[in-house]
Amino acid sequence: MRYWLFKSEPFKWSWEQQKAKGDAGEEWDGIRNYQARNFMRTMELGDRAFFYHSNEGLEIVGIAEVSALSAPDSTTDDERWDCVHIRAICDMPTPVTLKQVKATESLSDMSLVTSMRLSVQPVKEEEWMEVCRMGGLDGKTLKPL
DNA sequence: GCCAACGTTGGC
DNA sequence: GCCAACGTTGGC
Repeated sequence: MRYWLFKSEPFKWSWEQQKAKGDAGEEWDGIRNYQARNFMRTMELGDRAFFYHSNEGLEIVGIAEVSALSAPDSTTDDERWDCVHIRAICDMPTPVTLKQVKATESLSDMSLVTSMRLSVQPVKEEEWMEVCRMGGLDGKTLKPL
């Protein structure tokens, strides 16, 4: 299993809206960036992901998983763009802020910090565990600490 | 609302 | 294939 981070501006698509979709999940449409698309193409079912609120909030608010493999983006006829579907798994008991991530030495290589504008990004296992710990979750079981 | 960073487009 | 112009993202 691999780990990822999805960014969303909460006034466009929020964690609350994502959770409301439940197990059905939702297409992560609208990505028009090759790097982000390429990451989605490599995702597998059940890969886990942080859900991050950009612009407002600036914090990791929840955990999601890939619920459908990359397929053509239904919001465009342009064949270049694919995307996955994701579904919410659980809240981050205590959201982890960008500020906290930046202040944590072991997270200084996170794409969230180094590739600010990348909206779908890979997360290393160590980073996943650390962020979960900071948010009050066991990174493996996803049970509250 | 500003603006830095950076991805994309298009002329040459 | 270079690079200037332009558009967008996203932190502040």
